[in-house]
Amino acid sequence: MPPAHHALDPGERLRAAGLRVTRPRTAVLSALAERPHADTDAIIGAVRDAFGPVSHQAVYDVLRVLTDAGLVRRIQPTGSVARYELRVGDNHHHVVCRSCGTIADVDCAVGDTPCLTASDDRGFVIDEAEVVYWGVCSGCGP
Amino acid sequence: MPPAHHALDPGERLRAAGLRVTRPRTAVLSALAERPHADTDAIIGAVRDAFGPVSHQAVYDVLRVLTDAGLVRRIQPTGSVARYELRVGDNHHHVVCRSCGTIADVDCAVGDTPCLTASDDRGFVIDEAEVVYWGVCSGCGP
DNA sequence: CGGGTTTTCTTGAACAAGTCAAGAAAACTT
DNA sequence: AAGTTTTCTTGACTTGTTCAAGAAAACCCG
Repeated sequence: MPPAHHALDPGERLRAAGLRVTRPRTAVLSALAERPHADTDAIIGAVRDAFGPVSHQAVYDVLRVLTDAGLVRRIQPTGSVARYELRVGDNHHHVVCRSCGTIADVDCAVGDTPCLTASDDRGFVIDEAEVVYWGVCSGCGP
Repeated sequence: MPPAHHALDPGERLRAAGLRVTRPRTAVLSALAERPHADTDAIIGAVRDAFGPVSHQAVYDVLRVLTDAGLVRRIQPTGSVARYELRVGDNHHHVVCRSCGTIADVDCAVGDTPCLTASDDRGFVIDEAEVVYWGVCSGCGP
C-alpha cells in the first residue's frame, strides 16, 4: 500500500508537483509541517535554524512557488501578516482569537467547494467561500 | 416619523455616536456614502476633492475613530489594502473578483450573528463568522 | 460670548512587509 | 561534462500604515 499523500516527505512532494528539489524548499516544507499557520518571519527563522543562512528573499520566492503549485496555502486574516499551512484542498476554515491572534483549524461542516452559496451572487461566478470565525480562545477567555 | 438611522446626515450620525463634528469626519462619511468599499487612498482623494487639502494622517485618524465607534466597518480581503464601508451591524458578506478586485455586498442568508456555527469551536468563544466569496465578476468573466 | 480644556489636525519622519533587479550559484538536460 | 534553465544572494526600493510633537479647532461652562 503506497503512503498517503500527506505522508510524502518534502522531496517526494516537490517532485510529485514537478518542482526542483532544493534545500530551501524542503526546509520550508519541513518548517510548515511543524508549525501550521506560521508567518513568514517564523518560517525564515525555522529554515535558518535547520539549514543555515538563507536570504529572506529566497524564502519569499519559495513560498510563492509552493503556493502557486498548490503545495501550501496562504492565509491572511485581517490585521495579520501572511501565514502559511500545508493543509490544502480539504476546504477547511479557521478560528482566530481576537486577543492573542492564535489560529486553529476547523473542518468545513459541508465538505465540498464552495461550501456555501451566496444568497445573491451579484453576477459573479463563485468558486470558493472563505470563512473566518472570530472569537476568543480558551487561553485568553475567562 | 423619525428618519431611519441610515438616513441621518453625517453630522447627526457623529453626534449620535458622541463624537465631535469636524469637516474631515463629515467628508469621510460622505465619501463613503458615495463609494462603498473605497480604499484609504480613494477616500483621501475624495475628501480632498470635496473639502480641500487634508493630510493623509487626518484621514487615517478619522477612519480609526469612526471604525472604533462602529460608524464604519473596515474590511481587508487577502491581497487587498484596507477598505471601508458604511454598512455596519447588518451582518452582510462580500464577493470579491479575483481578476479586478471589485467587491460587492451579499446579504447574509441566515441573518443573525454569528451566522454560522463552526463544526468544532476548538474551545473558542466565537462571536462572528466572516465570509468572503471568491470568484470572477461579470465584467471580467466570459 | 469668551477663557480654558480637550480633542483633532498638520507636518514630517519612521517602520514593516513585501517586491524588484542583476548577477552568482546550483540543478537539470543531453 | 557542457550548456541551459532555474534558483538564490545581495541590496535597494515601494507601499501602506503608524508614531510624535506642536498648532489649530471644537466643545464646555460660567
